[in-house]
Amino acid sequence: METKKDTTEEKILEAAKNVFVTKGMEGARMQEIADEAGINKALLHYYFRSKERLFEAIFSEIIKFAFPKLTQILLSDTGIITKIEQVVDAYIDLLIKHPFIPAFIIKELNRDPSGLFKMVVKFGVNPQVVFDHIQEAMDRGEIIQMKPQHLIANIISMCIFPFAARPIISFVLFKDNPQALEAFYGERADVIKQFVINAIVIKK
Amino acid sequence: METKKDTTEEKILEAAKNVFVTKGMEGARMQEIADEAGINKALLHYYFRSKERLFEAIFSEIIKFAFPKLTQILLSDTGIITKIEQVVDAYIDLLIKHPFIPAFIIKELNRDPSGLFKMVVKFGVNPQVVFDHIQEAMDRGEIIQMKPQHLIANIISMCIFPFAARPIISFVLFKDNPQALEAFYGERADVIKQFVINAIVIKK
DNA sequence: AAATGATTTAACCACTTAGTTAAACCGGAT
DNA sequence: ATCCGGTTTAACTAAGTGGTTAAATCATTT
Repeated sequence: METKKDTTEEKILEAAKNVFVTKGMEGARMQEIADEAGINKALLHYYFRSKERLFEAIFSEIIKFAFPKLTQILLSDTGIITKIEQVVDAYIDLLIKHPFIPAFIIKELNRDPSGLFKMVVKFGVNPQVVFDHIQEAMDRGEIIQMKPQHLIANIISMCIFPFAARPIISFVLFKDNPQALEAFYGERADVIKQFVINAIVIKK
Repeated sequence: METKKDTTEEKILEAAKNVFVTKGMEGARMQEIADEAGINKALLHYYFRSKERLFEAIFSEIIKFAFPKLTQILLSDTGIITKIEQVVDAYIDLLIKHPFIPAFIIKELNRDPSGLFKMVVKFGVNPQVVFDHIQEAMDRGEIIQMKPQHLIANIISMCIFPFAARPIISFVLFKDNPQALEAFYGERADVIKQFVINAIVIKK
């Protein structure tokens, strides 16, 4: 690969992502990040003055990732059911590729909720238009009536929680059998979509 | 109240629970625990030799809490739907009273998954009998066919995740309006029960 | 060859943390 | 009165942390 970027800064960011995501802000050690990046601590501070700055860089990158093309999907002019299916597919796909993100975000956001402000605002996520869109589908009789927030919470919960609670799911539900666990995650998208549709679609 | 136990050990445990649950094992400081218990650090170590021991004590207490009368409910001889309703009610009731438990468990279990072993085993939670029970209800045609693990994951996810992700729910779905948030959590049990029943019950 | 920026080395500082220690204190039981 | 376990005080250790510094080295460019 010629396009492979081997610059030191990228090695640092990659290493920092690994360490921060698995250990969290408090558990991460600058020395460990330096080691994992194959450099020394002095150079690490030479690039990112402080642990805080480095963490900010990683955190915003992760958050950017956690809100995928959501707005894009939600603002398209397809029906509500199609949108739900697309959101579930997009989320599960993302989470299978980056299964440690949910636990990381939950951990850091409960430690310091203020970080949410800046990020969400920066991405211009406007939940109200989503609420309205769901409400209209309810008023047209396509789906059952319920607070849009509950519907959203249900869908997002079923997508994210099994990844955040991976150790529990693995041990309690699958006796730490990795094949069974992988299969489980592979089936999640279809299961969730079917489950939600059964729950809310009004058959005519 | 005469029965109020004011023993120093209990004050320590109470203080430690507060600090550990909000700050986590790594973020918690022995000094802060001592302060919150109204004693000094020396006495704290006099009762619990090390931070590790104190944490173990709290962690097992919390885990004990997180598996409520689950087995009790699950092994009763009521129908599957009744059981699901009781489980959801029990869980949401518990979580409203102790909303910080989910984030705490997710944090610590991802930090050190080995802690799960001892606890779950100690409680003799045997998921297989639950799987079998669900499977029988499916075979009798009461509910739709799906892997019991997915059904369990769906229910538990909808119960727990909104508490674990409280800051996100609060900010994104309710603009940090505390009344709206409290109302939301108060409605969860009924919403989840209705949602699950719609999703899986086969109408005759 | 000289200059420049990236990188290493290794020592160092300031600070925090868990945990220890020794002495004194205090209140109730003997 | 004395004994004794719980408790305080206050100082301390030992280890780790983030961060800094100064000098040396190395690779490339000029």
